[in-house]
Amino acid sequence: MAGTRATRTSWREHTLATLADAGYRRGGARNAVVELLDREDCALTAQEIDDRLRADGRGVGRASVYRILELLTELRLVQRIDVGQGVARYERHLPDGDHHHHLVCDSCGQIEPFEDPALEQAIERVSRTLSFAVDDHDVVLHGACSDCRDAAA
Amino acid sequence: MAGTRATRTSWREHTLATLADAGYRRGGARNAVVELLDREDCALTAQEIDDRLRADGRGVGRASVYRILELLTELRLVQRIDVGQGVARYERHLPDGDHHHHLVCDSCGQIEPFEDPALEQAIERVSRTLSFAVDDHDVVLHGACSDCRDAAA
DNA sequence: CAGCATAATGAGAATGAGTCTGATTTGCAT
DNA sequence: ATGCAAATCAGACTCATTCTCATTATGCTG
Repeated sequence: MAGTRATRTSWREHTLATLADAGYRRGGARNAVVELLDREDCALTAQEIDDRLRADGRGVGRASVYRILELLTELRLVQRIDVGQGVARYERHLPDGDHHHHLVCDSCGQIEPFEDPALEQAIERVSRTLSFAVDDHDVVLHGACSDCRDAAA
Repeated sequence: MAGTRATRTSWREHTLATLADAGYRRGGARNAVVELLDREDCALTAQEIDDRLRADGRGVGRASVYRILELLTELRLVQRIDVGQGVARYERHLPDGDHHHHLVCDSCGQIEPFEDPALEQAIERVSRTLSFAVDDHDVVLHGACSDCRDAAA
């Protein structure tokens, strides 16, 4: 696997604690969704979440998936990402930075994360100059992944 | 107002020429859409385009609107923007830079453009370090516009 | 200029993500 | 244990977008 697994306070725990603090009751569907998102690093569509839960034998109503994702997004526990494919994607939002953005291959649809501190800085700087109270941002780079680029040549 | 209006070679002309060069025939619906986009500075949804054309007495089939927008997007003559509201927006894409991005008010849905050279630079710089062949990008800042911010206070 | 091949267009059906509804289940405070 | 409100679910529904296919128009050719 990739890195050291410092799962001291996992996103899952943080999330459940935040929900409890905010006065929400526990619920099976919500736990299942949170657990799934905690396992996944990449952004999933609602459809994918639904499918995986069903495959795990923990089917959850479609409406519940959307409702839960909406709630988690409101609480800033997940980030909703729209890369322009007509479907929303969701991934956990770690409170301690670890912010990344996405590359989208317009040929094959593949999505890949990347991060860049200088870019973050530039965004923060410009955010302060605007009339909006900016509290979130999203950068999507479109292009061709190495496979598709080679194929096009 | 902002800048001098150097409409030497308008986007409209550039677009029609590009289409012709690419071997596309002319067509009334396409002209109407191109003309409308040429007049508008902000990003429009397909629905808005459809409505305005109808209001102008130049109704165009819904399918045509989408087909035309798709073609223009492919040819990089318009840019498709997805700010996460479940609807795509389109605006002309000027070949000579004049690149802007968007602020979205998550309360009222208002969209406002902004631009920042430093941000562009940061994006270009990071683009060169990636395995993807990046040829387009999109930055969306989410937050609250001044009206909604005041209302929330 | 007439005729043709084919691109462009339009109306409406089809698709599919996301939302809403109303009934049922479950968590939890008492 | 009991009751009420929150959570869940199935399925109906909405609405943006795409597909289909018949019709119209463009631009070339003779």
